[in-house]
Amino acid sequence: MTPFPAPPMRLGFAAKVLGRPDLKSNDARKHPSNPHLRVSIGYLHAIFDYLHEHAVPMYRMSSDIAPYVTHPDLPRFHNQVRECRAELEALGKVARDRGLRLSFHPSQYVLLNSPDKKVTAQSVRDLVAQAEMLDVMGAGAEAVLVTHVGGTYGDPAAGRVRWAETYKTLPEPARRRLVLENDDLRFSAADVLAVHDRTGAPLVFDHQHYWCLNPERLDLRETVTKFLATWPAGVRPKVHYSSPRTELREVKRKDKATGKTKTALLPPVWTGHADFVNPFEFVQFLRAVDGLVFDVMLEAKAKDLALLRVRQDLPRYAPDQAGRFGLEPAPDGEPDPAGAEEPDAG
DNA sequence: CGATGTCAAGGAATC
DNA sequence: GATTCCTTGACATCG
Repeated sequence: MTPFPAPPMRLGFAAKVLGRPDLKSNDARKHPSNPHLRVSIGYLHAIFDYLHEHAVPMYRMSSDIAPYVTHPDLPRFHNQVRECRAELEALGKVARDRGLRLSFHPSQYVLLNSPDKKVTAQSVRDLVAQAEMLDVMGAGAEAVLVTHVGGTYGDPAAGRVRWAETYKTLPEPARRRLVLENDDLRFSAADVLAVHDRTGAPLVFDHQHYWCLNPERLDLRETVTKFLATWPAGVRPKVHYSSPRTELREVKRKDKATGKTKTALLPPVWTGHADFVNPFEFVQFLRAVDGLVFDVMLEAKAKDLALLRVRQDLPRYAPDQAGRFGLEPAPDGEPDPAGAEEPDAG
């Protein structure tokens, strides 16, 4: 038992700020326009101010804030982190002063277990660049790089081993920040636990992925407990939470004969993310892991709007769980008063 | 100005 | 071996 009550668990969201359409998450211009990390840092100052205004304590930065920084054919972009040293230090100080927990989630192209050495080497370069940015910002150990195991290449066991081999060869700054997440199609919670046993890499538990892929039928609470125990002492673990999308999908496809674009309605895939967090299921999860301490990265499509919404729902529907996040119990009255919950339209 | 096409990048299923 | 989906936003271009 901890001698003192643990500080409140944190809720965070990723990348794009939907509550303020004018806030950009990264300089996304194409290379002929010479986009730059310096521009992205300016955008991040505005985002951090928004987070501060809304008391959002955790945020995942876009993995593309340094555009083309490792692009093999565009060396003129490779010095951005060094060019922005002072700017990164200043941005990091803002985050530190406000207790803002930061992270990156490298893109789908970062594959540490690819059999193709070039792909793996390129992935390592990306991780090193992102780790370096966090280091220059002076971010604490809780600022991590979250990644998946990668592809199966027809042999999942070999894929796990290759990930572990690459992990051991990572430059220390990247290895120190890297954490591994269970995915929804290829590597289950049991799989990443096995990789942890080989490597010691901390694990992020993704709740939706656990429900999508759990052939070993691992128990929820036992598994979360094991995942949390993979983190070093003194570093708050983190889990990912999202609700599955249930709507029909509108899929556009080109008709071969006519060349015209047609739309079709297909059943939902449960790996898709819903706009918002289902409050009842979220509370059910929190109660299932009562007593465990972790931060929660929300991966809802409505981003910050989903965070603000669930933060409003929790005190109303589950005061016992809201307390874990430092949220005050809801005042008496209607569970969901009309018109009281819209965020600033801007 | 609104609609549409494109983007650095991989993997896997399908044919 | 080639095509398409996965999934994502925003830039860039077109009409």
